[in-house]
Amino acid sequence: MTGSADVALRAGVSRSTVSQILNGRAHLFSEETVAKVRETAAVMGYRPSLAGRTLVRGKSDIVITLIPDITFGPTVREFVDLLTEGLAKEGLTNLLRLSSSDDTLQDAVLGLRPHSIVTMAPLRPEDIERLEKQGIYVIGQSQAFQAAADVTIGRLQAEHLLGQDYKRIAVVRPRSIREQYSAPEREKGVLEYGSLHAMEVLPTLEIGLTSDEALKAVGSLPAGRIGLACYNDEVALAILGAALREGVSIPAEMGIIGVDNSVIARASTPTITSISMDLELNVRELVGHIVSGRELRIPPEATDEYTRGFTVIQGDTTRR
Amino acid sequence: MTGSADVALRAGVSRSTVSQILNGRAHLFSEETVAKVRETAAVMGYRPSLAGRTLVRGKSDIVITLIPDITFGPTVREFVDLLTEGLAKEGLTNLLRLSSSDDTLQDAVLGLRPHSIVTMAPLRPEDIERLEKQGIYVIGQSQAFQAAADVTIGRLQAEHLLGQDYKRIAVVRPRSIREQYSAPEREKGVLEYGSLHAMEVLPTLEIGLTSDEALKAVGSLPAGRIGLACYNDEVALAILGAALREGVSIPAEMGIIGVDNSVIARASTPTITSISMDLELNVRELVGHIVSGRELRIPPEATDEYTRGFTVIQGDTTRR
DNA sequence: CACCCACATTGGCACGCGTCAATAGTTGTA
DNA sequence: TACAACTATTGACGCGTGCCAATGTGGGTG
Repeated sequence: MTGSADVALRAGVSRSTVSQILNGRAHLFSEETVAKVRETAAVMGYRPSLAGRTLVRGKSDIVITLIPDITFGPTVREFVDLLTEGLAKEGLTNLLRLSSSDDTLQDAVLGLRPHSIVTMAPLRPEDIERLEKQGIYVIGQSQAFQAAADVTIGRLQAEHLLGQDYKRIAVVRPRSIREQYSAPEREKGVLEYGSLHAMEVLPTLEIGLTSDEALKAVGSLPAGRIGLACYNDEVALAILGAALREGVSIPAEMGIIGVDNSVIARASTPTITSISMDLELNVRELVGHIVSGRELRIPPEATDEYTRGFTVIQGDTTRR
Repeated sequence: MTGSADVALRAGVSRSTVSQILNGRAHLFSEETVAKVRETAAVMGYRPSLAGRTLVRGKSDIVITLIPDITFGPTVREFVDLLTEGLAKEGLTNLLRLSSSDDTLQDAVLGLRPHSIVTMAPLRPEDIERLEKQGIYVIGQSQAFQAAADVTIGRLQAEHLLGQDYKRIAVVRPRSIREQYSAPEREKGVLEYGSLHAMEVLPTLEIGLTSDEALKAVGSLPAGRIGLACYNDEVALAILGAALREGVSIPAEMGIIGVDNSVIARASTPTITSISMDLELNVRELVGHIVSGRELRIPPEATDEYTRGFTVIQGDTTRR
């Protein structure tokens, strides 16, 4: 592997010269030397070892983004893409880590001495404390914030359903463990809004994501117009297909709203009403905080501000 | 940040002792010392700096998995999960890098001196050569292999459709750029099988993933029984929904087969016939090759062997 | 008692890099 | 000529680690 010493040898200068020229001190050297070093480095495909650099600097330029065990849908993907791009502009390298429930996996990454760790899922407070005690800057949705966002989503669903004149509603959530992070909070949001506005909220349905279970769930519902607040678009799709099969008329007898505004919502027929979120807004803010190293602790009273950016996308599965 | 020296000081031993005990040479030391060092390290939350270790070893324990700009669906997610898990058992840390088309992004990762790089998308031969010249072990589907696999998928779709007595078929692919990697090859597989078995293959439909476009596509089809080989389950879902809306009877008048065997295929009603792949098989093999450092170059004549593991999952959208 | 050997532990080097003090070379000033 | 003031470049140190050679420490054997 090419090292700075190799480049120096070939360019006929000292290793120190190479290092300085490639680290923003080129103005100290003659144009001739600078050109020769740059060229040689390029030709040899030299990449400074992050190990050496990290060692001498004490921290790496690496940001680790923890992806929890949730569905990595288009929304999350786009978020991460934007984040990676934004960080790259600041000279930081974003790498992803799929964090299953196993705790030790997260620790494996600490050896990198990452610049900071971004979590897409709320970490337990004790974990955050442990990381920060090690000097790692942890950024991410606090449990409180995540909860607030999910409650907001649930509230929006209920609000939309009521606005479309579904006065009797129910929550539908998947049985899969992967979704257990947010499901209770979203349900809470629906229930709160429902009871606040005198809606009739039926017991929550929990289904496996198969056609059979969806049919059973739909069959278990009482007759009469009803609105279903689904955990995400996949759940909504399952319910929608089953309802159509059972001859339930959509949206007259049954209203369905999902979450994510995914391809599923837009591609199915009828299109599914869903909830989208404004990612760019969040990403821009996030990058700023990472670079500046300022704390990103959302005070409880300000969570409302951060739960903006959620928008109901009207589809054909809900209509007055 | 805690270092091995800190641990040594607190445990009352030399730094060297700490290092050796934590690196598989514990048998050289007394039980008492080993216990004390292990305990102290645990209490202090010591994680050896990867920088130091990499420096002295010349290579890190990090495997970089490049995720191309394709849909990170459940199948890919599961594959990566399994891979991460398998590598962890071998002491390797798997990190993900979302690689957009931008070349420089990949280089950013070279400074890590990764143990190897796994690519989920075929890299250009010159890129592979460049990486290997730097001593990085590149593993991944060669363009040839990926192509072979995709052709196989297409062939399987056509075969299944013919088996279910759809003698007139068409390919449906999404317009999105993200899917352009595999789409042509899958189409090729369908066409080849079709012409080989005297099937009538209609011109390929290209649709955006919206309900409207799907309706238009379905409307453009001639009357009579037809089988549609869809690029993936999302496309299949779009077509299915549109067909049901148009009163096309499924599977009598129209057969639909997707790819991925995703939640979509199982959750929709009717369930969608799809193609699944045996991930664990591939992953186990992959991990073995990474650890052993042996070449994983699939010889052209052996591609067939690697394209096994694809299975048609019968759903309700195709039936004789 | 002298010797050797196994055991338990430590000292010291090298890895590649960024940085800063130190050096050589050149020009300007008194 | 002597000396300062600059410019262009280099030497040397230390970051944290893994590992090998070296050291100390007993206990057993002759």
